[in-house]
Amino acid sequence: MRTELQRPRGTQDVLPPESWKVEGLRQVALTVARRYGFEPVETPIFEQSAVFLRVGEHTDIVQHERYTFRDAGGVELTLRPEGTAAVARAYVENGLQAWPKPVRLCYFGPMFRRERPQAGRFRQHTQFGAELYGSESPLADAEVILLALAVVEAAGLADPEVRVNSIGCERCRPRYREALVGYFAARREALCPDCQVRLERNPLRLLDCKVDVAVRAEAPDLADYWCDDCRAHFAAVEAAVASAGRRVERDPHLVRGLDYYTRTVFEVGHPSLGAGVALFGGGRYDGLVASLDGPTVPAVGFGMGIERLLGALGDRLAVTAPTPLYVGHLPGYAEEAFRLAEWLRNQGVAAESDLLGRSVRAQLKDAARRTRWAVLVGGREWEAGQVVVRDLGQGTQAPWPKERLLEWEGVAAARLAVGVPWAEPKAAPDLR
RNA sequence: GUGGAUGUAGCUCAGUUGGUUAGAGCACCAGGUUGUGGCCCUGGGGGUCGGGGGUUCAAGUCCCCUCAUUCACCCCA
Repeated sequence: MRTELQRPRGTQDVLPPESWKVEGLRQVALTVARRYGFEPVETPIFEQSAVFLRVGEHTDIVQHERYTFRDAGGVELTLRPEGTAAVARAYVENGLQAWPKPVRLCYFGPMFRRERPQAGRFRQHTQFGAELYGSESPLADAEVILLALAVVEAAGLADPEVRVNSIGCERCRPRYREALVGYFAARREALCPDCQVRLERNPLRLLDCKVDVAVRAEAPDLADYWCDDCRAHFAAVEAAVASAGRRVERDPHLVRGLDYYTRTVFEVGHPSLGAGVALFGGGRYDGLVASLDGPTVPAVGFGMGIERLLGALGDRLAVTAPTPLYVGHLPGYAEEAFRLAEWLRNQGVAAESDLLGRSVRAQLKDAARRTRWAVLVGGREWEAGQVVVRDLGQGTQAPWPKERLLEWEGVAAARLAVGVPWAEPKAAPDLR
């Protein structure tokens, strides 16, 4: 294999049937999001670098993991490492503050981070995300959390459990940070090397260190420093999520990497992904839009890792590729088969005919690999106004009148199902 | 960015202390059956042994570098 012609490190080629699963998840996500009133938004996969720098100047993601380049005009561009900043930019640029509040947007697409690849982590990955602008109500936080859970559950994951926390607001967080730094600075000698760095650069991160568990156990708790508003907000979020019948648990050590979060942060993990690897994560970011020179607009949102969701689902995702109808031909009838296949497609039926000039034997062998239903064109039956319909699963066949072909069960099965049966709603709990 | 493991055909792998033209199974293509798949039989295509350098009469095998994959840390979806 020529190394310079291999796909870039940390990227993937997604082939059928796996690619159908990604498409299935996209439809699940968008269908469920629509139930919550979220509408899809598309933004470029690259932005001017300033968009991300403005919003995350202290985060690893924009500091060390950016894919940045200059185009021929000298403009510095960055492949988007996350969706929130990009959608917020679009919100400001298109004047969405003039839209009726709240504004609910969602997206599904690739993100780029130059990290060292490992299980569940790629340099290009796909995120489904949702952003809700214009409400500072705890019900907005709850709605977004419920949406994320509903998507995960609709995809087939049972009983996900969210961990939530509040990192306070600009009024209470500085006091907490001070207390935290004081606590850890006094124990600097006992900290792991990573934490000694965190102490300087990102003190909140000290909370979720896996090494210094004993030291952090005694650390000051955010909850003791919340202002009255933050306390009430957090309690209301917890209550609203729980009232919808979802399991929530406060994780006092949960903090998140992007530094635009205010108050609520949350994430959901999964046993198959290992500790600290999130299926989705998000939170409230009331200051983000303003930091992009927009109006002061409160917002909440989340991002969900599609590859991780796929991994957690394993074989449970019941997405199947459409089974086409194979239109085979007897010697001398290739053109008739070609035309019949095209006629069927125009009736909404998925149909394939032989393009390799194969023998009947080879056609059937090929057909059996691809699908379950075949019709054969040619010979006595064709001349008598019939085709031969064959069930490749059963190995049975019979003549069938051409003009009634659409009534055959194999054709019905091959009719392209455009719906998303796997995203049908579950029975709802009683309304109280 | 740090540390470990692994690279032989599309896939899963064999290849003896270094020794001729590098093998198997599955998959793929064709034929056995000029109108019929799955089993079976015959034949075929497909490899610069990840890449480069070195040691040697001789390297898939030993040494060095590099690239990639993978796992963990960091961080995150």
